[in-house]
Amino acid sequence: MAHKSLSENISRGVAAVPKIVDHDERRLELVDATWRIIARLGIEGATMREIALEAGFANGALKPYFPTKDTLLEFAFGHVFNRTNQRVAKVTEGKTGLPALRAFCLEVLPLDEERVNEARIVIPFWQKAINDPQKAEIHRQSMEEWLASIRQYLAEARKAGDVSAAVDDATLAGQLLNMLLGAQIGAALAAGPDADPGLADQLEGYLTLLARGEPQP
Amino acid sequence: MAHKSLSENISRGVAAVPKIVDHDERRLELVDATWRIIARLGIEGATMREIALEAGFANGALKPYFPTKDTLLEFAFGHVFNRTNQRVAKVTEGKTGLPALRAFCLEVLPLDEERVNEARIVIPFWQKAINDPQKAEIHRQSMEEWLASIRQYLAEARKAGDVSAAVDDATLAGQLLNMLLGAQIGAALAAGPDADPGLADQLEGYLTLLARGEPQP
DNA sequence: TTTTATTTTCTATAGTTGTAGAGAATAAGC
DNA sequence: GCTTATTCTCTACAACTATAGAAAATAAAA
Repeated sequence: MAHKSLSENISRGVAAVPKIVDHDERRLELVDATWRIIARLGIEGATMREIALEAGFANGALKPYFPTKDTLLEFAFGHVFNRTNQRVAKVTEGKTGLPALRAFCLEVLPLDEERVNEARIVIPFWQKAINDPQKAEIHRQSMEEWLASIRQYLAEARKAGDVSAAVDDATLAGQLLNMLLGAQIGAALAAGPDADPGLADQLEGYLTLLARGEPQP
Repeated sequence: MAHKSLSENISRGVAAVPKIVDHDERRLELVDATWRIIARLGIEGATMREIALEAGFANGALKPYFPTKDTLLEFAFGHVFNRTNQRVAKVTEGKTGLPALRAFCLEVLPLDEERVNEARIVIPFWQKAINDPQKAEIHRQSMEEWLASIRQYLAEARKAGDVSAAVDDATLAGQLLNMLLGAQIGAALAAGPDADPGLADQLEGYLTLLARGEPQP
């Protein structure tokens, strides 16, 4: 009788023999181990045995929490988006317009090691999504939300006078999103922490283009 | 004694028993079959058996031409860049500045089915390159060349007055390259031929931003 | 036709993978 | 200490993989 959710457990009250592990939490632990393995060994090295080992368990221990490998991977991939969105929500909180847009992009760009690792996870995800409609749908939905956010920030920035480009917002949003996605590739394939392609400068430069303003001082 | 090159064969003159297949050409045939398989079944379905079958051969027939699967894949991946660069050279021939830049981008963007299939090949390549320095180097080198081309086109366009953005060319080139790479993701994961994100419009919009000009007529 | 170098097929092998499930280990409540 | 539901370990297995290499097939030259 596996796969009970946290809420189910709690609501059960005083049971004959209470559960010892919180299944929801355990699933997150396993996802974390999966991320570490993918970042370190690549998706090809992410076998059930290796993931279990990384999480501190034996081969078959994942079964009760994820009935199949695909279930585990899909959950793990989905949570990359979740985590990014949580971070984004935090840094954009209370902001609107250009500041919000800048914060959004700075949070999505792979500017530190943690987010470079996320790039090393999302690329295998894309590869799997190419031939897996269910995974492609996860991507599509997230990107749709991101596009909507960007468009809103752009509209606000226009009202504030920070954006006055002669290009419609939907097109700009598409450009920016593609830039953000492309940056993941460069970061994931970069040899070491060297060779920073100046992503922050690219972002500032792009925002400058949107302002269609005069050369800055 | 496999892996003789075409030139070697020809220069051998009248031999006891002339070779029947051109090894170089056969390798290209196999690469083509590999592309088709990856585009149709994904990189996971690209087993030696499946590739051999697609090329019209039995299981072990690839051996004399590619001693190992990795050799085959690396050759196949490298040729995607080759082919793209050949197409790019053709469409930019005689052009400079903004027209050259536009032609370059239009050729790299996944605007038709053939290039969407190439996107479906390059994403698995990126995934493999994450944990394979040799493949990452193929990517790095191609991107360096592309960046150099873009920078040159930008410089020419500036001279011609088509670009007057208050952002340096290296940064602009980085932006544009990332946009082009990001576009591959969207195209490869798009469900059908529907849902075109308006890549051509995005490109034109970006070039408009570079002009920093007034709204077009 | 016979010879001969080349090309291809076919079978075999060693290794790895996801998954299943019996049994041992565990820890809470009596 | 004993019971019991849960959790984990361990072994097993069937499927699939890349690769090796012997043998058959092929086609040009003599």
